[in-house]
Amino acid sequence: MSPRILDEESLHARELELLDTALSIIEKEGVAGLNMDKLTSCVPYSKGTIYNHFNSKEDLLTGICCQGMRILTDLFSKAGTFAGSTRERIMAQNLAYLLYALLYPNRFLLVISVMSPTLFERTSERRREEIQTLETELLGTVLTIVDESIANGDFTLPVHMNRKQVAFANWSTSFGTIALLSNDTESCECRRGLSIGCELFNSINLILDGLGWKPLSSEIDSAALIQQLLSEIFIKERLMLESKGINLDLSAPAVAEKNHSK
Amino acid sequence: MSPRILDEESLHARELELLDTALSIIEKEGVAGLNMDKLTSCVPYSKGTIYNHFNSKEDLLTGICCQGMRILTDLFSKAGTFAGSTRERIMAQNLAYLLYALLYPNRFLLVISVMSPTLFERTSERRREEIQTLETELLGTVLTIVDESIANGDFTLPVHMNRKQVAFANWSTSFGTIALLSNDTESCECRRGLSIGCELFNSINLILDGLGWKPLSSEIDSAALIQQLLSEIFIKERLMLESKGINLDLSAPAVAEKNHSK
DNA sequence: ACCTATTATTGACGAATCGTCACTGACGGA
DNA sequence: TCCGTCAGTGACGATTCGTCAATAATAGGT
Repeated sequence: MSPRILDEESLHARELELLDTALSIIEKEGVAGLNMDKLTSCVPYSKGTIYNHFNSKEDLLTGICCQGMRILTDLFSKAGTFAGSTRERIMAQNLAYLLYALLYPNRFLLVISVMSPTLFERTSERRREEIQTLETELLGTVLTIVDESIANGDFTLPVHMNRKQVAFANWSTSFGTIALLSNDTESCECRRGLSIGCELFNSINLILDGLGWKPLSSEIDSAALIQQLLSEIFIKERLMLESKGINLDLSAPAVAEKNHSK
Repeated sequence: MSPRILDEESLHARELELLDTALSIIEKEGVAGLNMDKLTSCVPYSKGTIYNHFNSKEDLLTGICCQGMRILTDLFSKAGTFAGSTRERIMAQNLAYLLYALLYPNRFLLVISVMSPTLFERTSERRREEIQTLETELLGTVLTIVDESIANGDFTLPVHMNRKQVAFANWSTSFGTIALLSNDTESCECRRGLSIGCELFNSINLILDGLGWKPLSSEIDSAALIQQLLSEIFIKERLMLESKGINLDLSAPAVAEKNHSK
């Protein structure tokens, strides 16, 4: 009267295996090249078993997306540990975002896909909740720094903005920049001459300067800071970048110079 | 020896009809609810004829997206005609973006979908070029104002940024904000309390203040400006908003107050 | 009026892929 | 040894995409 055991542990391991295999297929053949039969054939489980983990192909994609958000949250947390000013730590988090998008481009693009109703509508309730949790956690790592900087007096909350809005302005700006530039920028004439790293830090510096978040960009050497961050807390990520042959390309115009100092 | 006529004019009209019908299906049943057989049955043409216009379902979606970009470009142009300072005109263009996203949410979301490789990879070369052209045109309407403001002395180009980068910083920021908030914000806990219009103008004001683009946000009444724009150049759009029952919701914290004035 | 060359249109069909479900098999008690 | 339960299986039905051989439409030539 006691049937087979269902080991929570190995169940989770299997889900991980499925997600990893699916991602490797995507990396080889693109998102369009992934289908459930192909995944089935790449894995020692049957289709039915796969559908025990994910109730649709879309759910599987969202699952990959969740993994990515966890990676990203870890990177953000690590960025928050940098021993520097709050502004420098915010910059570190944006660098983390950039590194994530460059190191895991497929994961980042998947986030965009998941935003589209087509995908999201067909995602299981469980995983939707997971995304929410992860998003909250992610924004939380930013909020921590915002709070500290307000307490410090590094900047004063604008009259019509609260802490969450400040964190969101930062997030949406970096998201927009990376999203628009993470496709192959060469193929699009109007984006030619724009470099993802360069524009990201430009925009973020503008936002932070606009907030009056000290020290202003005119008072620090952003390019040097980024190099420092790369060699102090993102060592592993820098190596991964190099082994992928990706150049951060911040040598060009890297930061916005605040030259109006009114 | 003379076959049937292929009237360029009516061909274009038919394409328009197909695009409109497809969009209306999407509005009724969501993007997932659109399929080629359904479109065929809603239209007095056969599937083969539809495939003469669009070489895949994805191509059709991109086509709808292009229509939207044309609408958006027109709105941006109209915004550029506002008789005010360059900063006010930039604000007008961002308002145009917001109006577009609110009035044509499906079209805006489609832009996001088209960014994902799945869709874009399966789009015809012809339409990819169309998107590029439209993007260039769109960014051009922003560049015009940037150039004028530089000539005016309304702001000075930061040392490490060129005109294109300034225009792009504006574009990517508004894109990011709208993209992250145009889904139903209520369903996501971490975005609760954020209003799309509010955050958009917050972020843009931060960017423009960061650039030192005069007059600074502390020197103007952004909320009043928006009301003025709505009643002077976006009259039709305001009426459309009202008839859709959408509240712009700028009554809440509408703009960033620049209260650090160092 | 009729024929013909050319092109537009059609919709039935093949191919691909999704997701299900009736069956199989494995396991641990009785 | 038998039985009850549940995880796993993969063939199958259903859906939807995109094609293509057949058909219809047209206008000039005779």
